[in-house]
This record gives sequence, C-alpha cells and structure tokens, in this order.
Amino acid sequence: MSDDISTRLGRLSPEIQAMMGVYALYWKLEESFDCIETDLSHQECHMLIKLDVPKRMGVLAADMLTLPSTITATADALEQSGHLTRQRDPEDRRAWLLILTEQGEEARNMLVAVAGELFRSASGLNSEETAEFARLACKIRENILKTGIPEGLKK
Amino acid sequence: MSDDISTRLGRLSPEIQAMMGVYALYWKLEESFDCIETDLSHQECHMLIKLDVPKRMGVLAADMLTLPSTITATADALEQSGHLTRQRDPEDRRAWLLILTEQGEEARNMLVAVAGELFRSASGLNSEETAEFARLACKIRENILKTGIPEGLKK
DNA sequence: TTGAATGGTTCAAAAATTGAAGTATATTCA
DNA sequence: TGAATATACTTCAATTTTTGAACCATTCAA
Repeated sequence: MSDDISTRLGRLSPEIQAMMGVYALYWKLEESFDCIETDLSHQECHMLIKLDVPKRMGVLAADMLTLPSTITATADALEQSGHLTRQRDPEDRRAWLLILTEQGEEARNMLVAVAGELFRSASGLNSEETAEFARLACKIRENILKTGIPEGLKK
Repeated sequence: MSDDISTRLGRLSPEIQAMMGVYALYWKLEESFDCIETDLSHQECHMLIKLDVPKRMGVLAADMLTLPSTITATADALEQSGHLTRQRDPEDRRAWLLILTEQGEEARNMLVAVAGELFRSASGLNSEETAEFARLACKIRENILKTGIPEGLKK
C-alpha cells in the first residue's frame, strides 16, 4: 500500500520528489502549529522565530517573501500583544527596527523549542540525517536570499 | 553582510535551520508559481501535480493536509475548466476518483517541467546535492503520510 | 435491517493577502 | 541649495482562501 506510494514517487524527477517532500513538511508543520498552545497566528509565529535579532520590516518582508503591508499587519498585532516594539533605525529614520520584548523573547524561545520538536517528529529523521538535511536546507536558503526571481519568469 | 546571516543561522539548532530552509524554499516556490503563465490557482497547480494517477478526493485531502471542503472547491474549479473529470470509485461508490483529461495531462506535464526548473534555480543545488536532498525529502514525506499528529500536541 | 461510520458537498463566516494611494525620510544632481 | 525622485513603511478596502458545521449518499457492523 505504502509501497505503492514509494514506487510512484520513484518515477518522478528528483526535483519533484524534493518539492513534494518540502510541501508535505511545510503543510505538516503549519498544521502542527495549530496545536501549539498560544493565541498567535501562523504569520505571527513565523515573524517571532525570525526575530532572533532586531530586524527592519523591509528585511523581514524580503525574507518572508511577502508584501510590506502584510508585515505591517503582523507587526501591529505583535506590538499590540506586547511581544515587540518598534524603534526607528538610527541608520535610516524612514525604517523601523522590530525588537522583541522580554515577553517576545520568551514566546520565541518556546516556539523555537516546539518547532524543533515538531521537525523531529514530523520528519522522522535521525540526527545524522537531520544534520545533512539542515546543511542542504541552509545552502538553499542562502541561495534564495541571494537571488531574486529567476530570469525569464518575471511577470 | 551575508556572512552575518550565515553565522547567525549557524547558531541555531539543525532542526530550526532545516525548518527555515524549508520555509524559504516553500515561499520562494509559491512566489514563483505566480510567474507561470497560466490561470490556475496555487491549490489547483498542487492538485494537478499530485494527480499523476487517478486519486480519491479523500486521499488528496490527507496528502495535502487540508479539509475535504477545500478539495471539493479545487476539484470543482479544475472540472469546470476541463482539466479533470469525477468518476465514482467502483471499490466504494461513496468516493469519487479524480481523473485528468488530456488537457489536464498536458497542463500537468507543463507544471512538472516548470516546477523542476524552479526548484533547480531556487535551490542552487547541483544534481548530486539535489539527489541527496530528494532522498531525504522522500523519507520525510513517507513519514508524514504514515504518522498522524505528533502525540502530546493534539488539540 | 437498522444504526453508526465514512466519503464527499454546501455555504456562510472568518482569516489572510493583495494592491493602490498616502506619509515621511533619504538621496541625487542641476 | 533645493527640486525631483526613490525608499521605507502605513492605510484600508477589495479579493482570495480557508474554515467548519450541517448535510446527503453509500457502506459497514451487529
């Protein structure tokens, strides 16, 4: 039964296999986020996890591949709930730096711990495989942050 | 500048590094989907790609970790646009099998080809790394399809 | 053959995302 | 210098997507 799945998957190109794995993992992780005891939205969780150090909103928008207006909404919510504060970037007073409060730090630590646990149980990989997967994932992430939209595919 | 990113990422656990890579890749791929010349929604693209062989709607719902009602809506749209047909599953007449039409097959082939290209350019991995990544991704996907929600995290 | 379970549908409410127009600060260069 | 342009973020209304509860039809179990 599950061999069926394996054999069918085997016939797909490695790229599509990789993509399907990524989608399955993403969807699973998102689903699991619902189970975390917290009243944060998914987008709010993502932002908290990304705020390991203060960051500009524009940087977050680029990183999360979303529009500035979405970042504004999410930051508003997190500011409202006391998880972060806005502070003008002294380097460029047009920009805001988002800075976690103590409460925000606590929430972030909890999320990072739970997310790590989620990855372990969702992926089922051992620590060696996890390390290898992480290595490639980092490489991919750096490539994505470095490059824009692939040529020939712009709107 | 980008060393900054690398060093910061290096301090995070492999699990979180893996997750961040997965999120970056997922977001990038979704963004790139917008650039594909087609009037299919993302969910419709996902469904087409998953329909390498006829599948029940329930199977798709489980696979895409979404609600039956979402699958119904997506299938309606794809049926409307002539990409697939519904056919009662002879094994269980409550269930529908979703079967691609010729037009659906064509669209799927195009999507699979473009998606492969997207993965290559977004990830920046060479073919050896891609194969390794795909291997782990398949393993993860199988684990996810096999297991339910991780214990202790149910609502 | 009746009651419970399963596979899918409907539809209205809720949530998330978009995009265009606006404010404030920076930068450019005539 | 200062006028024009670009950048960083905000606002808000419209669109899109997702959710979830009530529902119908078929199957399974006793």
